[in-house]
Amino acid sequence: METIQELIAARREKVQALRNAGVQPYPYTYERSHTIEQFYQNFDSIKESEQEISIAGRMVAKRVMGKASFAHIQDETGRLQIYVKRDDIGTDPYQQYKKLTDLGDWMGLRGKAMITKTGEKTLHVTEWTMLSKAIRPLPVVKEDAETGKRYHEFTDPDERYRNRPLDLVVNPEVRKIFRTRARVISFIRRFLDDRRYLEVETPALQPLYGGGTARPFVTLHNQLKKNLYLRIADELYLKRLIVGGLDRVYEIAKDFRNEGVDRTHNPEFTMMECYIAFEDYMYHVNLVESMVSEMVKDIHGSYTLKYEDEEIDFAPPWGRVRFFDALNEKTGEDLLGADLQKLKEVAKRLHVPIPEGASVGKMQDELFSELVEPTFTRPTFVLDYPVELSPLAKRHRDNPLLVERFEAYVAGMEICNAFSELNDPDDQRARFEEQVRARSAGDEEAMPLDEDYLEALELGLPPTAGLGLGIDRLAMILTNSGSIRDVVLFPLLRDKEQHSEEDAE
RNA sequence: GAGAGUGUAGCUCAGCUGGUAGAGCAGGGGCCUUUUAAGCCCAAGGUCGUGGGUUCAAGUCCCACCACUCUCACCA
Repeated sequence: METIQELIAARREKVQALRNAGVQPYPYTYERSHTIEQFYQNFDSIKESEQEISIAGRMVAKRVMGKASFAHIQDETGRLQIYVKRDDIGTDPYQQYKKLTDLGDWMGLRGKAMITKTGEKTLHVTEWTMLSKAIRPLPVVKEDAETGKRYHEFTDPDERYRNRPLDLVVNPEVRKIFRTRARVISFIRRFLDDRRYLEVETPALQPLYGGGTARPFVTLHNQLKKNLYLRIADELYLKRLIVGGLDRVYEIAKDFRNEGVDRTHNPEFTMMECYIAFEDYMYHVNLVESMVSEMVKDIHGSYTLKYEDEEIDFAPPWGRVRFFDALNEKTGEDLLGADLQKLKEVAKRLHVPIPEGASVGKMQDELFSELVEPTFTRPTFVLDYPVELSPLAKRHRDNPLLVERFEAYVAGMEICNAFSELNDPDDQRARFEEQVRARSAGDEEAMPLDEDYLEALELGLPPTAGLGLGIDRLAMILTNSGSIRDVVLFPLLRDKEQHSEEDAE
């Protein structure tokens, strides 16, 4: 036996051998009395009472020594050594155990608590049951019991992302990452539910996309013979609900953006958006600050955590800086209201690259992200963005060149975006029209004009604060993950098959 | 999109200035009734990412392509 096909064939023969011996290789249920964690927690009383308990899990290490064997069984809660002896379980069951089980098999084990010579808490098996015979071999990761040093680890990131079940079996820290991600999401739900936000679901398939600046995925509805878009944001639908009088709503959902794939971008990603009537953007500054800081404390037991090489302190209050205050300070100029000419001059002087066909908004964004963003080491709110960058945000009450908008930055990543929602239908129409002009000038990310949404606004959107929070990035920060692929179970990957020449661009 | 790197057995990796592929683990056979990276003995195992090229000879050199990783640029 050698090739993978031969290894699988050998295991199929074991399946047959089990059947021939009257052993079900794929039975229906198994009654387990304890998880492995519970076994350890109650070890003393189980040992004292000499009761038989049962566990179920996957065999991840096997050490046969003639007429007795040790193995390690892994379930979701941990890993336990078992001791199987011929004279305890009988000759036939022992032979079957010894010859017909493999690493990767799911098994149920009944037995009593024992401690080995070397002091390891162990299940002394009286009966074993095959629960599911694995016919494809696992990578074998060996672990030094004392030092915890791991050998022959399954590490190739490509293979890990492509074969996530294997990754989860073999790499315990991966299981932990996804448990933490789940806690992030359930924390947010609880936090918003407690504040009487209503969880709603809006369409992922939309006749017209909107709510962000991004290129969408397009798909075809066969019967309607109509193009539909996968949503790039929930925003416009959620605000329609506020118009309808549901005055606190939120949604946690996948958005889809037809754009590049890299360390911080997956084409589908999870976003939380929430909207509340009768409040403005400052309400959400406070909400984000308390939600995220309490989340960090809840999950890590402390307001500080380590991300890559930085120690990040989430304790409130976070930094607050106004967009133009920060930008003016860095440039030594007053750029509020500056025209394109002036912005380009400043960019040139400070060696900031000037993108082709840059607009005023684009240049402001460029200067800010080049000069100011990298200086945020701790969680920071950036407030009051230029109007050019924010077609759905309400004009600032003190300055019509600005909008009431903020973003929060953590570890150099933008984690949320929020504003006082634009509810003047005529101003909104004018902004949409501006987007349409940008679009025909070649900006493929500019928003289309949404007549149906404008009609909703004409019914009256109360004063509203809105917020979008990137769940994946939050999960990255909370799990100290360098790539979004580490916090998405099944990230989008390119096909591994060879591409023909005409696929190449 | 640009630059750098990686791709060899199921897994982790060697493979020199080109000479026809190696180890450990896993798997097979044997021994072993408290081992823990269990151990000892035996045997087996490879489209060297894909496609071309140079050469008497290519895992190794050249070209193209594919995938992934890192850095940089852009969208959350």
